[in-house]
Amino acid sequence: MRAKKENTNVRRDQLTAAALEVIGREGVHGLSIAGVSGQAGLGASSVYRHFESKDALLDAVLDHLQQRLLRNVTEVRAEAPGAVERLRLLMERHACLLAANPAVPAIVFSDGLSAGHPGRARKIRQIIECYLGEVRAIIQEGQAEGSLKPELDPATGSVLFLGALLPAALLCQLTGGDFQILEHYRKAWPIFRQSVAVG
Amino acid sequence: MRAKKENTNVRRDQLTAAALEVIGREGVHGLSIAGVSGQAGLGASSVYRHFESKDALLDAVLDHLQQRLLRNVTEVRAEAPGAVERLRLLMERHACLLAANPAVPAIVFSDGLSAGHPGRARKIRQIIECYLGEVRAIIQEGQAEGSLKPELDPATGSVLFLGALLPAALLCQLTGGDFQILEHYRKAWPIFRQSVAVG
DNA sequence: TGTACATCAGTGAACGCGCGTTCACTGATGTAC
DNA sequence: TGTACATCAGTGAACGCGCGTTCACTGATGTAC
Repeated sequence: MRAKKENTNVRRDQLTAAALEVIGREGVHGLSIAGVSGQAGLGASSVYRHFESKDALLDAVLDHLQQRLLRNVTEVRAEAPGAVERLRLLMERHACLLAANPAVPAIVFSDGLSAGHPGRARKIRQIIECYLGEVRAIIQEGQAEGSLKPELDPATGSVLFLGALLPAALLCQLTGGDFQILEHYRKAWPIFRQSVAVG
Repeated sequence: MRAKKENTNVRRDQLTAAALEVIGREGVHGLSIAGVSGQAGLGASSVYRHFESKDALLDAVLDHLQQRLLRNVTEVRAEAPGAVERLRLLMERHACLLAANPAVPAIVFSDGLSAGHPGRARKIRQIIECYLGEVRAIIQEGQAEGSLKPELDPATGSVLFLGALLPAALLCQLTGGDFQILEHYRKAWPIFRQSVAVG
């Protein structure tokens, strides 16, 4: 059956979202043009009306992901004043994001995306390092205001911040969602807090 | 040119090692029968003299990986008496293992291995949970002997132990080895230690 | 010690499947007059 | 208001490439007698 005609901007968003769903369900390895188009209710060849290639679609997915991650940082900065509370809120939001979008860890962990595609690997690296940079900035601000330990190396702190949730995301992915990321966050945050905050 | 004839047990080991090298260099996605056989100096079809299928080869690789991980635990138990020192040694060895074998994080993070292969996903999950179980046991022993904080949840502690190195391994993989895992370990261990040990 | 034979590892050619991609065509929607 | 036309999104069939796998054959090594 022929799908209803839609504006290409709308379809681009739909296909990007469809790709995220498929990746979340079947992993990056399981992402096929037919799968994505099917998820969006289109035939496989229709995808090429809106994206030049599978690579272009993947690039759009990565852009979407980066915006999503950085939006959390912006919101947290707006909502909380101190560095400690900002870190807590950010970790909580990050846990929610990972729990609600299994595609996120799948993409970050995947080597299928960057395989034989140096530009792609660079993009993923840039997304993570950008995120790490934001966390590092919050840590430095916290040290300046005196709420975080001055002897803490901000770069190491940011990597450990990521590490507080990363294995949980991995376990969640491997167990098909059985491992509860949010519950892990609740237990992990106090421990992380204790190792970076003063007092 | 025809390769020299070799015992199938020897070839199995060679092919498993070759697979680890190829995965370390090109990722799980880049692992092909032709690539593995080439690495071992054989033609592609020769692989089927020693493994029933690509799946069987991958299973052998996973078995090898599990043994490698658990050997670290056994050695650490033999070499250090206290829980804190055991955890430190284990983290150090784990960092060395990750740094020397880029295939390890590639396999753990990969979804290409488990894609459409529930048994494979279960195997990877079992390897990680087994490792986590060993760390948890060390933590519980430490609490019993009074060297680790009694209020620490051992399960959460074991996940955080993994998380102290996991993002470093990920960054190392994404940067093609530029990120120094061992250096990160040296900075991360004191922070982790402080959050789990008493005093 | 020599000979016939069984076993087993190595190989290139060929097969088949999955999947990204192209192409010619369809039909809906908007636009010019 | 009606008509002709341009634009653009959707589609199934077909193509081609990569890659796992099979097969018939080769040749080396070990073994029985």
